[in-house]
Amino acid sequence: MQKDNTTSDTKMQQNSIGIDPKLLKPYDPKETEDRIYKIWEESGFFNPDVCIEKGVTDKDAKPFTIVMPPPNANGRLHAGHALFVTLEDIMTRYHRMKGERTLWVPGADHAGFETQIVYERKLEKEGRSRFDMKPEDLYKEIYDFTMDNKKFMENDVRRLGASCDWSREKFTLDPDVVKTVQQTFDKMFKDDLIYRGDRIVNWCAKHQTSLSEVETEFEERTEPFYYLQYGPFVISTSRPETKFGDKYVTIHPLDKRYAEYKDGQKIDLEWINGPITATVIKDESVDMEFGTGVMTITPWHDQVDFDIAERHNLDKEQIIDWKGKLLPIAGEFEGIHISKARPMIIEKLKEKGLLVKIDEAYKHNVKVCFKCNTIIEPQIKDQWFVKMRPLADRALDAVNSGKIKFYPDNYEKIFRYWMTNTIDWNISRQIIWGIPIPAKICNLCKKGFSDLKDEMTVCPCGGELRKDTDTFDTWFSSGQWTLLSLGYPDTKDLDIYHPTSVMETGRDLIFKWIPRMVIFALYLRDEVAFNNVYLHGLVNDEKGEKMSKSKGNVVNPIELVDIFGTDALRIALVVGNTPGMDLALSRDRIKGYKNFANKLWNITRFVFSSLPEQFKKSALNTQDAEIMEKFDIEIKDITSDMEEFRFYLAAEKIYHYIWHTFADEIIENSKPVLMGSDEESKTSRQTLLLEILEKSLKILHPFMPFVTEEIWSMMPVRNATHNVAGGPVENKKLLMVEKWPK
RNA sequence: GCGCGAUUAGCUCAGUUGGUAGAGCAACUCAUUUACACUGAGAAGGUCGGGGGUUCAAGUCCCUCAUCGCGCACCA
Repeated sequence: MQKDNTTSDTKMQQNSIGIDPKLLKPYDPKETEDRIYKIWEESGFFNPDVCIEKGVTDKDAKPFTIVMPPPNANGRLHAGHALFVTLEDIMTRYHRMKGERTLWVPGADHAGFETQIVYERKLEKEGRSRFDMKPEDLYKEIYDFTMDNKKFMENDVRRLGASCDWSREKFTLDPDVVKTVQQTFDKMFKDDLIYRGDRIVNWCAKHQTSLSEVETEFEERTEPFYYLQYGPFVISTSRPETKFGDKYVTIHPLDKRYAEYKDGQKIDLEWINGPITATVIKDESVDMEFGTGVMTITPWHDQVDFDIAERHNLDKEQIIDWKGKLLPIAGEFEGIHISKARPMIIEKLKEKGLLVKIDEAYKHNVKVCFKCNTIIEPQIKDQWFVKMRPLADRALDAVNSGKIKFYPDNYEKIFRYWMTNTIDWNISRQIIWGIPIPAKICNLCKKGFSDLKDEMTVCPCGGELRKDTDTFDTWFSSGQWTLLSLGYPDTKDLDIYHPTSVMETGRDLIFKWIPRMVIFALYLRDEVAFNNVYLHGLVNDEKGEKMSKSKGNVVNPIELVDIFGTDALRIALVVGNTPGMDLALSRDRIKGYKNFANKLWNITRFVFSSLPEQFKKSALNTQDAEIMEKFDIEIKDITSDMEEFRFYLAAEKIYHYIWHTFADEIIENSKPVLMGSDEESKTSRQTLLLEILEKSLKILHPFMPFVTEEIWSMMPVRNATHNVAGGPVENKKLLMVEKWPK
C-alpha cells in the first residue's frame, strides 16, 4: 500500500503540474464536506446581498426566490426532507450560477399540534400531564425543548449542502411572526372574513382540541348496524349511544312510502328512556335508498344533521361531553363513556322491544385523529372560522389566469377541485403551543372581538369580556409563510423577492398548505405567493413501501450521508425521480453514485497528470472543436431541462456524459494523442480535456456540490484566479458562484 | 360513489412536440496492476397491462376493460 502510493506519487510529480496529494487517494466525502460547507457559509454567497456587494451578481439581475418549507423544529430530518433540500438546492445553485439574484430562505416550524403531541408523550413517560400544568410553564418547557432540537435540524440541513441564506432564517414563533399573524387576524376580522360561530368541529377527546379537516383521517371499520323501532318507523344507526335526544325524524319529501306523514307532524312514541314527542321533518338530503329511508337526527354530533337542523331551525342538544362521556340527557347512562355505553344501551333497547335487527358486518369509514387514531367526536363548539368562499375564488382566478403553474400539471386540477369545494376553516385550537388568538369573547352574548391591544373589557351588550385562550391552527401562520419569511409587513425584501419563483414541497401538501399560501398572499399583498409549484412524491424504502416507524423501515438521511457522502445521496434522490412520483430509495442506488463521485475524482487526476508543468491553453484543432461542440449541444439540452424542472433528466444526462462519454470515450481516445509526439495535437487535446472537466464540474455542481467544489479548488491556474496546488486563495472564485456554461 | 396516478428488461424507473425501445442495479462472458476494481470491453434481456380506434407511422393521441396505489366524499 505504502509502496504503491510512493511510486504513483513520483510518477505524477515528474510529468505533471502540481497535484494536490488528496487527489492520489480515493475521494473522501467525510474529510471534504464539512470543510467545504464552512467555506461556502463564510464566503457569504448564500446571501444575495453579499453576491451583489462582491460583484458576483449584478444588482439589476432578475431575482429567483425559494422559501423553504420549514422543517419541524422538534425533530431530525427524514428522507423526505433530504429530497426537498436537494431539489431546492439544485434550483438555487443553478439560478445563482446563472447570475440571478438568488435567495433561498430557510425556516423552522413550531408545528403546533405535532410538537405538543411529541411533548405530551414525553410528559406521559415522566408520569406528568399537560392538564395538570400551568399554561405558561408548559409553553416555556415546550419552547426550550423545541429550541434545543432546532439546532439539530439546522445542522442536518447544512450537512445536505443547502445553500440557503441563514441570515434570513425564520422560526414560526419569532416575535415578529407572531405579531404579524395576529395583525392578519385583526385585519380579516375587520374585513368580515373571520367570524365566531357555533359550528360542528372535529373534536379529539384525547387531545382535548378541535381539528381541521386536514388533521383528520378516515379509517375503515366494520361494526354492527342497528335497526330500531321509532314509533311507526324503523330507523337505523351505527351509533345508538347518540340517540337519546333524537326528537326529529326526517324523510325525503318525495318518498311515497311515507307520504302519509306530513312535515311538522307530531308523533308520540316510546323511546330509550321513556315516552317522547317526535316531529316529522321533510328534507331532501335524506337518501331514500339508504336503510329504511327514515332517519332521526343528532344535530350536536353530526355535520349532516347539523345542516338539516340549521335549515329547519331545530333545537340542538349536546349528548356527549368533551371527554366522551354521556350527559344527563342519557338518564341512567349519565357519566358512562360512550365506548362502554353502547352494549348497555343495546341491551336496554332489546328489553324494551325496540331493537328490530342488527347487521353485524357494516363497513364504513370513521373519522379519526391523525395523530392518535381516536375516533373524532363531532361537537358543536364556539370557534373562530375563516370565510373561505371569497378567498378561494380569488385563488381560483389566479390559477385560471395562468399566474401559477404546477409541476406535474395534473395537480392543478386537484388544486382547483379543493378551491371549488372548500368549506369554512376552523382556525381555533385548544392547545398551548402556538400563536395566541388576540381576541375577547363575551360571557353574556358570546360574541367574539378581535382585540390586538388587549384593551377591551366590556362587550357592547354590557357583558363581561374574557380573553380567548385558544391558539391558531398551525396552517393559519404557515399559510402566510412566503410573506412572513420575507419580512412582511416590511417591504424591503418583499418588493424584490415576492412573488417567489418556486414553491417546492411534498405532493401531500397540495391541500394542506399550497392553497392557503395562495389565499393569504392574494389577500395581504394582492400577489400570488409563487409562480411555480413543484411537488415531489414520497421517498419510500427500497421495496417501494412507505417508510413508517411501526414497520421499522425508516431511513435516516444523515446516516446515508455518513456512509456514502452527501453528493451520492443527493443525486440518487434526483435521477429518474419525476415530479409527483414516489421514489424507491435503495442503498445500491446510492452506492452507484458514490462510485460516480470517485470516478470524477479519478478523471480529474488523469486530466491533471496529463498536463505539463507549464501549461497554457491553446486553440482547439478541428477534431477537438467538434468534440467540444457536441458537449455544448448536450449542455444546451441540459439547460433547458433545468429551466423546465426536469432535474431527473438533467442529472442523468450529465452523469452519463461524464462517465460514458468523457471518461470512456474521450479520455480513452486521448491516450495515444497524449503519448504521441505531435505537440500541437497534444496541447489541443490537453486544452479540450481541461475545458470539458471545467464545464462538467459546473453542470454537475447543483447536483453534487461538494465533490465538484473540492475539485474546482484544485484546478490549475488560468487567468490568475486559480492557484496551482489548491487550497483557498484570496479573490479566488468559488465554483458555487461561477457562471453556468452557455 | 367521484377524481388522480401507475402498469415498459429479473428489480427500480426514464422515454419532452407521435418518427428504429433507454438508464441504473442485478445476472452473464471476457480483460487484470490500469487515471480509476469504487475499473474497462462485450453480449444477453422487452408482442411497452388486455382489447379497439385515429395516423404513412402509436410506449406516446382517443375509447374501453383489468389490476395496483393514492386522494376526496358519503355513510342516518
